[in-house]
Amino acid sequence: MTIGRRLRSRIGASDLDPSSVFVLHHVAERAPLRLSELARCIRLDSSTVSRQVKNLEDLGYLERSGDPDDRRASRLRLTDQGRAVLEEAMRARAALVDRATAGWSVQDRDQLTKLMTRLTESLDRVAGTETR
Amino acid sequence: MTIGRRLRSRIGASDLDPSSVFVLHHVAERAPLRLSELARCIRLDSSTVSRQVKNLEDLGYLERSGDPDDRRASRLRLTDQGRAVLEEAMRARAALVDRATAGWSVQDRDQLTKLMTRLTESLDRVAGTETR
DNA sequence: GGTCGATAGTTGCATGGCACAAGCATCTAT
DNA sequence: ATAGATGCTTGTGCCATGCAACTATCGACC
Repeated sequence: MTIGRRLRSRIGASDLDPSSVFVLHHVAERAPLRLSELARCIRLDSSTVSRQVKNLEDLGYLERSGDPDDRRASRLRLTDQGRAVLEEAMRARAALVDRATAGWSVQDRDQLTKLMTRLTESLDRVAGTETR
Repeated sequence: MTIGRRLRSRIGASDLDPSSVFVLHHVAERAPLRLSELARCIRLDSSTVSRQVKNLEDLGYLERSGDPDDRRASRLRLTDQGRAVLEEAMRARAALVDRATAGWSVQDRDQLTKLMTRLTESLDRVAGTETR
């Protein structure tokens, strides 16, 4: 489980902190989505996410458009710049993993990708049933 | 890579924060070791580790014995209580993963364990060569 | 149509992990 | 013996995070 930490230690490539990359990634996957949805998704308090989003918005990576059906809410999506920054961050991470798995067989790499994806999903499911 | 986060969100079982578990785990693996060694190992500033260790020592989970060869340094090791707490934390985490992988085949689980261990080691190696 | 509880989001506040820098003690090499 | 390196601690500041309080809006019910 220290993998995250190990990766994090060297991701800094795009001078964007890990939490922000994390947020951007989720928005990219599920946009357009509400702030509260995002918060539930990444399991952080909505206040935290609110500040994160504000920051990323100021940086020009994220934009909100009012939800036509609910004037309290807003829809989040990436800007082009945000997409670019995220791409770059992901690329940096991928490069690191690639270097780490340089000597591996293709089968092993594919297996690892497949299994980790599956584990991530499973953990999400467990966490979901867990919390309520 | 969000696996760490996903796990972390539910580990709280032993009311010991994740960072502390992390530290205890490393001490368990490589004891007796110096504070500075530990810091290098987990890639945290020695000041941070100093405070962590002090805290864990106060809690009775860790003990230091003076290094006979170097009066500046100290050797860290777990106390019995520390070992127990760590065990408990690891068990909690394992239980969570077990639940997540409940429907998996034995082969897949073994594979995942093997590959993740290998990835962890590889990342450490890369990070090591990276930094200098 | 108005009232009340639930929900979306923001902001104030406290906490905790972290890094950096300065400092003290000790070690090592010349 | 002196100078620089190393081990550790402490002071300081930063920032992510959670909780609580607040405003605005929604939805349901009378």
